[in-house]
Amino acid sequence: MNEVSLVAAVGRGLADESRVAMCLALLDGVPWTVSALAAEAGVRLPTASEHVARLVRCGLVQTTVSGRHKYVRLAGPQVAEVLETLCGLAEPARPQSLSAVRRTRHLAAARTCYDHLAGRLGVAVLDGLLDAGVLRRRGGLVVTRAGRTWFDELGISVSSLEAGRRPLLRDCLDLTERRPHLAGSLGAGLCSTFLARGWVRRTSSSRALAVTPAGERAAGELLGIAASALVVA
Amino acid sequence: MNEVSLVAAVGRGLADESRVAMCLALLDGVPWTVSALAAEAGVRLPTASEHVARLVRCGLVQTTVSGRHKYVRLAGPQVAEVLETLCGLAEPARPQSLSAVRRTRHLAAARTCYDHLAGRLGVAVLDGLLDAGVLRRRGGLVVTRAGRTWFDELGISVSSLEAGRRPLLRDCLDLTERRPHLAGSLGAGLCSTFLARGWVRRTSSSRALAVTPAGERAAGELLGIAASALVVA
DNA sequence: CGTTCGGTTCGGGGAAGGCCGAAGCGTGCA
DNA sequence: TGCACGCTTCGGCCTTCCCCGAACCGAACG
Repeated sequence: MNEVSLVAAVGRGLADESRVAMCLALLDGVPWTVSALAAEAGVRLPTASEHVARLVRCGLVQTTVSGRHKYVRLAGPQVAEVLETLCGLAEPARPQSLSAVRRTRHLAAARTCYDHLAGRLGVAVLDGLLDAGVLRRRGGLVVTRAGRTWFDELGISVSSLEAGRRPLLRDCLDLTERRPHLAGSLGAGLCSTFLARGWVRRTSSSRALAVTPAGERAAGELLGIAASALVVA
Repeated sequence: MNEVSLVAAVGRGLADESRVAMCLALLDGVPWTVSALAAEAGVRLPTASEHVARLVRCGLVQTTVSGRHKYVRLAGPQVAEVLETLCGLAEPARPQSLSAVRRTRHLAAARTCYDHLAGRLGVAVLDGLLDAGVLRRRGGLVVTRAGRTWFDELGISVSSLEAGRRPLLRDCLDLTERRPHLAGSLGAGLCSTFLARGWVRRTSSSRALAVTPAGERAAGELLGIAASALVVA
């Protein structure tokens, strides 16, 4: 099977709004059940089941069964990157209506995007890292010398992440904020740290993250992020 | 129109092998006529015409008419990036059969990929830049301090490229070599330089680039690339 | 063991899409 | 003016696809 048929297979996978809605939902990095995806996409269970099977067939998602549940997740960081790049095509989109902003903003204070921080928190963190001189824009993002020690103090070794194959830093267009947040292995590491230190925690009901009081303090101290910037508003 | 329907529209655009073949052909950055695309994709002219119209509708390509010809090109660097990322999904692909390698290798000594160098030349240039210490892998590609002066001497100002919004350095999986070559604004700048200095020139018949004798000398002196590495073999 | 429930399979109706030959349309050239 | 040529439009055939209700399967639970 050559390049062409492979890309076309992925294209067919993403050629339907229901399936795209599922994939974009899965971008939060959390496994979803088939029925949750059905609700998300607005279709019945049988339809969703076929869609999932199809997404598996074209390599976009993977599944694991546990009891009578089947959990669906993206097949890997590469797939997440494809989806993010694809969403980036929408960038020159007209701003949403104010009411739509209001509606999504409520859900969008903080969440994960695949394996990194997103939503207002994610965007604020990237802004904070740039303002603090931890990162700098040099035709793409780079870590400054001071930034290395900043991450070290957080227990994140930049040099060991650099050794891996995955890109260290990557812009990822935030779906709700329409501005970039931090992706790549460093973004993932930062997200892990935020979770491990209890600065954010996953909420069971929704896919959103909750910022803890300790998290608000840490955001303020480390990055000068005002707590008010993170409130649901 | 929300994110979902936009991605799905692009997905439908890429949901057909003929259209994907066209888009991948257009990755060389050169405008193609509708009939050339028809031949490339192996369909008749009417079919190709409809495909092009459809690709225009979903924003993947743009067209300009000149006389009785219509020239088709990708809509922009973002589209090229999407296609390259998509091809990257194929990376863990089994190596091609040797005969297939031979066949493509003939076409693949040197060519452009959107706006940067590709083929054996492109891969060799990236390897050379890494070996020479001009670039380094640090969880993604970075320019070394020595590399900045190296590019300066070539008339390429890294710092002015850094000022732009476009990523400076990016890996792009070479479609024939199955190894990365250099993309991003620096890759594009390097390609321009190669063309401007007459180190490579576009061949009218095919989409390939021809490496000139001066180009072979320059490749050897600047990057230690053996001329034998660039021969069609 | 019977019920509940998440998920899959099946059948079928309706819509969309891919392909081509034939015909139509405009540009460029003699 | 007439012809050649690149491209588009039209009509029609066939396939694929999306969706759902109904039926089925198997795990969990009492």
